[in-house]
Amino acid sequence: MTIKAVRGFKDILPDDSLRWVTAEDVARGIFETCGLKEIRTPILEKTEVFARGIGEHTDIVEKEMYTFTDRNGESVTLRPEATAGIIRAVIEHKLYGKASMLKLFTMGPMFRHERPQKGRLRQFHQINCEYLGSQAPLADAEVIWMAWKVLTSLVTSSELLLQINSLGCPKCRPLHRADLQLCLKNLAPKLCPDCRRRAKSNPLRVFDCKNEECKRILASAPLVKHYLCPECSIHLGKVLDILEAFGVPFVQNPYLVRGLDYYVRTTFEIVSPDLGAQSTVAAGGRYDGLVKALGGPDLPGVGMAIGVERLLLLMDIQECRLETNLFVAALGNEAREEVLPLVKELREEGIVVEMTYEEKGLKAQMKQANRLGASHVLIIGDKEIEEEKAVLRDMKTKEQQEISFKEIIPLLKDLFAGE
RNA sequence: GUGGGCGUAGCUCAGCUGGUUAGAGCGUCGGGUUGUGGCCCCGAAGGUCGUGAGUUCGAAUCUCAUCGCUCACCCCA
Repeated sequence: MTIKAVRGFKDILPDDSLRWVTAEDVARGIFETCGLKEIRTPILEKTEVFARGIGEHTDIVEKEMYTFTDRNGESVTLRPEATAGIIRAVIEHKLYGKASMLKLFTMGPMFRHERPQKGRLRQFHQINCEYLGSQAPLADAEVIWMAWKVLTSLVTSSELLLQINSLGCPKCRPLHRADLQLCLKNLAPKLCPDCRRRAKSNPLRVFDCKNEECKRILASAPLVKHYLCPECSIHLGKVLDILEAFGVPFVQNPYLVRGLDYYVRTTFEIVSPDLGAQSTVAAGGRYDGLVKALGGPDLPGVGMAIGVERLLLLMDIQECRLETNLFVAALGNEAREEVLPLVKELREEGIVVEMTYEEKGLKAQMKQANRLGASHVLIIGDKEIEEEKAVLRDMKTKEQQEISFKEIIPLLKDLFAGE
């Protein structure tokens, strides 16, 4: 039996890696134009970072974390999301003192022990950004715009839908929550078992129920948007205005809830119908109390996360491979040795050069050159070495020319200059 | 954690109601051209039929168990 990767952990194979780099580069470029700086925090944190950050009673903390005690007896966990760790780092290094506002991004693996399925892995990757220190609606809008921009830059064939909602703030949310719980208590007998459970643990989640019967019953339940205080209401309005000014299409979804406890006010999700059951490619929102909850100053924040695997699922499948510029076909062991310094020099000039590692006939080497997509082949055998000339073949036109050894470097350098 | 579907060559898959040495296409390697690629022709390598047990004269095929993958529930990026 061959050894396989751990369940839910996937290898990123050579054929895919260029698409990963493309996605990461596009995101990085967009973030940099907005003035964000990259931060890289450890994959492992003390468990309390997440317990306090995400919320003790969330599914993530209760049953999905990779938690274990290390050799010192301390409880540590593989990060299930990025925000809590970043905030821990910001507090630890007092980064908040250095600028009025922190704009950070990161990308890397996250870990959650869930049952794998389409678009869901136990090790998955996110591209995250966090704005710390501003309550301005512009901060929310900019974060949302960046998520939208990254996705639409990479995905063309799929319908992306941006949904937005406001969850209210500590002032207005409790009023809604109380009314909702009261309402759910009355409706409980008619609801599905899942909803009855949610009614107690996380009442807002009942609105996510897919049960048609529950949906009908809950249509009359109180919505957050009717409880928003004037400040929250104005905030949401401004965020939406800015998005409109940015030309980002969106719909409001009064039922949109987030799974993590720390969200307040703005929450958003970008979904695609092409992803199967996990339709969310990117999501985020405002988390004004989080920095304080983790022991830092009372800094407001907004952030978002893009699921990289899900994004790649939506990217148009295209074979990305690095083209070989030149294939050096050396005939015989003497010629092979003779040619090595030349190969090295060409590579130092930035030309992508390949040759065989074993001795092979010319035919086999031509075949390989063709497979590698080399535009030119440089043929060097005993005859060429004797005459200090090489044969350069253009693979497209099939034209061949003899060039003296001395001319090789400048000529090829010139030939591949534009590429 | 619960349920459905699926495990045959590197990849995509055939293999009918059990019947001898398990097949195809693609890919790889070699030959047809002892120094010239794509197309064509020929050939070769490559398989504990996921694993284990059971039924049977005989199992890739039927039964059970187990592992893995996958989709969905739950939840989330």
